[in-house]
Amino acid sequence: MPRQKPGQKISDMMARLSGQVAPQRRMVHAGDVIYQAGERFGHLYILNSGFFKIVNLSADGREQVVSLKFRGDWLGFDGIADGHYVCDAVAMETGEVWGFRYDELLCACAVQPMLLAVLHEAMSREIAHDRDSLMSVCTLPADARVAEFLRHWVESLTERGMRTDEITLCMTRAEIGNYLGMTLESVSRALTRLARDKIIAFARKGRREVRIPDADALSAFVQRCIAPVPTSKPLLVH
Amino acid sequence: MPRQKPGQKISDMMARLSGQVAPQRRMVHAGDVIYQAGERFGHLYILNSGFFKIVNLSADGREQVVSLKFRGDWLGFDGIADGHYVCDAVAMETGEVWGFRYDELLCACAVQPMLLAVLHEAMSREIAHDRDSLMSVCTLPADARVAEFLRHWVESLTERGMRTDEITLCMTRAEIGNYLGMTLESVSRALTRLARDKIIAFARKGRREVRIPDADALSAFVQRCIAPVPTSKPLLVH
DNA sequence: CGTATATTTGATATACATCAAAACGCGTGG
DNA sequence: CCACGCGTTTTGATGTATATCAAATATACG
Repeated sequence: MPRQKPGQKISDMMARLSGQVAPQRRMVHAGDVIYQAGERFGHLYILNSGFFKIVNLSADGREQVVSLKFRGDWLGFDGIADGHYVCDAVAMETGEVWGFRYDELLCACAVQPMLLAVLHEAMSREIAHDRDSLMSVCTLPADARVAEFLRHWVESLTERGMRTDEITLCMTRAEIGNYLGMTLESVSRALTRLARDKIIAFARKGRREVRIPDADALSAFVQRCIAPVPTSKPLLVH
Repeated sequence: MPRQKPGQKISDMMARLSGQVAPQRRMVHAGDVIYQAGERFGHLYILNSGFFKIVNLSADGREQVVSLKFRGDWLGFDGIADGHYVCDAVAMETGEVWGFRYDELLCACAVQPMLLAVLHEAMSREIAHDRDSLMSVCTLPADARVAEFLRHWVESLTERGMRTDEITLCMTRAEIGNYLGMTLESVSRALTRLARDKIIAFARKGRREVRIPDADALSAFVQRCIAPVPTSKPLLVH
């Protein structure tokens, strides 16, 4: 139970930040790329609104959606180490991105240690989140991964004070599948099963709008998937 | 082609660092834990020698090896965000760990910006690496994942100026399988196939010692796995 | 409205997991 | 030093979740 209105923390952070270092504001639309793998690193970005995917690319042409970004999330940390971004950052819907020159940001940190704490917290959170993703992919069956994906989406929206009873997946089944390490068909089937079990419901028009009456039901579904056979057998044992 | 002897960069970094902030040195043995999920965050650590696994834990009891750490790697970034570590850091062999109080480190950074750059580079690299792991697990078949695992291990040793023609996997097949998202049997079979193809060879006693005459052969093997059927069919087409 | 793109759904194939047993290596204590 | 027991690894037989292939249907878009 947050003391403040949900999303307030992010708003505060962004207000403080833009007071400290003048951001370079930029509107983006679905498909726009704010940085690309290989491009010279120089800026970090924060999403003020909208929604991004981060796509990792391998030398041999594989691509992998490795992260999804919402309002208040930072983008571009991957570029610091080698001076070049190693992923593409692609907008999934209309939004606004704030860009900061990394060197300016560091100067500001010297004056305002609070800012450094914010930066480190964001990087730390990203590391922790990436590890959770790996764990999901490695330990959950396909249906549970999809449920977990929706649960996490709802959680992200909640933290930002946004509606969660009806969400819009601005990704194709193929993109979701790529992110979760499965095929688009498996995503489709998983969603169908979730709908059959009344854990989600599709809005009348378009299967990208999903109604989620009860987010806890998603967690329960995940648990059911991994503790799979509470077989009736034990009950038969006297 | 590095201008310096491989491993020199890491040695320099560690020398500079310990000159700046007195580390708390600690010997560890296989099985020792330097921090645990849930424990209050306060320190960051660097491995001076030895080898660690980082294990992520979920509320429902799943565990996932999410990262492997070698000499010069930092441990504990995951704890910054929420003030508590979210993983276990477990030693896999005898080694030495240097601990630094995070607040002291930040003070030192204020004086010595070089240090901050080192810290950020390490966090950035960790983010990039975690994403590569996710990509491997999501896009490579089991055999290729094992080959890629060995290739990365060799690469890590090379960067540190250590021998790579004969490496000792200080992990069980089960641990490797957990890290790579497959069963221990699949790991065993993959290694057997790599040995059959003469890409690796087991040392006489004990199947934990692996000889890798040519690291590039591992990369080639991975590529062969993902471009799987260069079917002879095309050749038959006039 | 018609064409292209997403999505669903079904039939089938397959990579990998699971289950089971044997072989191996390793430490312990006689 | 050898015998024993335990944990690890290998290997084989079988099962299954998910991928693949293939239509049919729905939706968006010009």
